[in-house]
Amino acid sequence: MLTERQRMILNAIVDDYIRSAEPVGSRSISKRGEVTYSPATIRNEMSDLEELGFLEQPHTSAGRIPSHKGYRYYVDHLIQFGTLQPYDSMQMKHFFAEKLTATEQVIQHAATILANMTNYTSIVLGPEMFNTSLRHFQLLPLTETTAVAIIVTNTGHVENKTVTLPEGVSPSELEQMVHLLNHKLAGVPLYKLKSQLFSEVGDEMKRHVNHYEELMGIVENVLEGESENRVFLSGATNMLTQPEFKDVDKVKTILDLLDETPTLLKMISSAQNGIQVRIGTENNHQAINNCSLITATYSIEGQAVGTIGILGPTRMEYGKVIGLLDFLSKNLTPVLERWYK
Amino acid sequence: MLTERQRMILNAIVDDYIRSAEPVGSRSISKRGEVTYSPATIRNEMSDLEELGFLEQPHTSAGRIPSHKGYRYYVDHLIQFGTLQPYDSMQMKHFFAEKLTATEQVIQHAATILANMTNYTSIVLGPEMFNTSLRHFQLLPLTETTAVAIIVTNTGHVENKTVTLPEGVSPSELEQMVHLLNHKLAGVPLYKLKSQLFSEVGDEMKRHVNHYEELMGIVENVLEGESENRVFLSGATNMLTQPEFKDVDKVKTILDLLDETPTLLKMISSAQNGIQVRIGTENNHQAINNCSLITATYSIEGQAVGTIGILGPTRMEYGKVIGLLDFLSKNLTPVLERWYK
DNA sequence: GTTAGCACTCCTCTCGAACGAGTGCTAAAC
DNA sequence: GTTTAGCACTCGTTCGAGAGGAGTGCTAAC
Repeated sequence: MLTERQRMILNAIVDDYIRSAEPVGSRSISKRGEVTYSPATIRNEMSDLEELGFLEQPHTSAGRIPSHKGYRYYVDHLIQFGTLQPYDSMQMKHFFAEKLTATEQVIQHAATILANMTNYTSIVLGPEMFNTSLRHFQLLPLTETTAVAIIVTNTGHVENKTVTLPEGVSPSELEQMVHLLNHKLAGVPLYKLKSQLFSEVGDEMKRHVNHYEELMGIVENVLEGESENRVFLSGATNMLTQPEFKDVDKVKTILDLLDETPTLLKMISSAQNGIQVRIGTENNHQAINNCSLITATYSIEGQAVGTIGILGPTRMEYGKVIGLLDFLSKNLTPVLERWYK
Repeated sequence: MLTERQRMILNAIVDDYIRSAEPVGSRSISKRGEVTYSPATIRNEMSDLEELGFLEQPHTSAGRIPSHKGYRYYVDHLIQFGTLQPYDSMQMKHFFAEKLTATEQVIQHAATILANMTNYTSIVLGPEMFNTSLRHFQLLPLTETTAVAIIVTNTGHVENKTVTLPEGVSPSELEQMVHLLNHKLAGVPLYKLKSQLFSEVGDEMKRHVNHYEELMGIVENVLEGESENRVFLSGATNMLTQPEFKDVDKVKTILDLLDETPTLLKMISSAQNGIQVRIGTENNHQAINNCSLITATYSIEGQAVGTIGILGPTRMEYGKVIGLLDFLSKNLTPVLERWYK
């Protein structure tokens, strides 16, 4: 619905504002060369764009800044990405050349790299336990009443939890149970584990082991809460370098939000497949109304298993970030498939 | 070397400055009631105290603020602590009433509580592996060339690492090795583990297992790097609420420092037994020249095994923080001894 | 349809005056 | 000798006025 000229002007304003963080005036666009009209013409178009809701004016005699709607249009119709900048490309090469020995290490390292390259904050959701299965379960008694339960997956992820044992369970009973669980459940995908715990193992356990219920409760408990560990955050303090967050109070609400793993988890795990850009209020969190979150899912065997996100001000270098995320998420697949073979 | 009156005045100035974060004038001290002299007298004493290096003057017509030397004197000779504030006392009671199932959980929770109660940042070093011994060692092959190594201590701490196996090691060899290691090393204190690894197990391993050297390397590797996991940080964003850090740049250098686990580890692990206060430059870190770090060690069976630290501006509520740390560190011992019994 | 010109708005920076908090010194009081 | 009242002085802070400037919107000419 916008004319070609309006699109060019909107594009120029967003680009300029992203670089300078200052309201953009008609004259400075005219001088850039891409739009060859005079300031007056551009002013008229800017006025129209403001009426249409794509631009905003901080006050009468200031330049224009993009509105959320303006950013949205920019992201949907105007930016071009594809090839990375030479320097970025080099960094990526280095990253993929490294020999890392564990899935989570790769993911965490990716988060760090991204935060450094973009100077924004990266939030990464580690590989989902989708086609991950139980490799080994173990219960080691520590004292009379406590034991540490350990779960190892076929991808090398280790989960552990100290649990309180019911009174009067004999070591041999425990051993029997662990043996039974391993026998019946090894190789079972994690997401099926809970249901199979009861259907496969339940009956037999009841026969052999006292305290059946308590012990099952413990096993269930260990299977929970393996998701919290999988959110990696990097470059949170980069927020402090953004001019729009030079106000300490604003930045505190953001950093406090970033400290809440559950909220973060909810934010990032609601991402759609592929690349998604959520601008300002689209994030549904008061604290990051002036932020945009760009997410990309990464896949194994065509199945999305995790998400990489970059959080920055709405005035974000969308093109660069989307390009990086696109490249990274696509190239992560073969690396990860090594472990999931 | 200070007269009683000078001590009273210094005490009043530090107290006042800690509360208000504003330079303290002679009149406001006189009005407080504790020091019953007139402003003029107090002014003379303040002038002397400044000459002695205990006070500083931001500019000619401002009040005085304590120098590092002033804080040091205050901490060493003037503050009184002992009983907690009623509210703090209640919080502590709640903390110790909770049933937590793992050592590290207790420590981490303590860090959170402290940060909330003080509104400063807490840095906690988890229990040292001093009289901690090996409970169980395990090596689970994942693929042809990778395996996950797991170490469990008698306190329920679990350490794991994904490792690359040398080519052509048979599963039975691995099993044999693991069995041997467990047989010979279970119950050995962690700090002796590395030496005993070679003295006890070395010879026998050489006879039974090929790839002796590579495998030993792996085991050694897993034993390393279990210290990084043990630093817990809480309330980092509380720094943002301090008026002296309303400058974003200053606070960024501090937050960046707090992100570096190794630096943190060095800082906190150099603490002496008991309570220690390091003021400003005594911390030997440019970034926290305006901060004080108060640390307290906590013990098990008379042996210091970890450190709790509170980092805040030099203008810190020393009395309150020292009181809390003293109380907490002493009362932590019986709780922790449950596991180490 | 495009652009030059111009009045107008409003933010920002700067300067000086008024203000006030606090000092240091002196001289008087205790 | 010690303490204190008094007072001149310093210096940061606040406030308002004025200048400057960036940018707009409108009008009229091209």
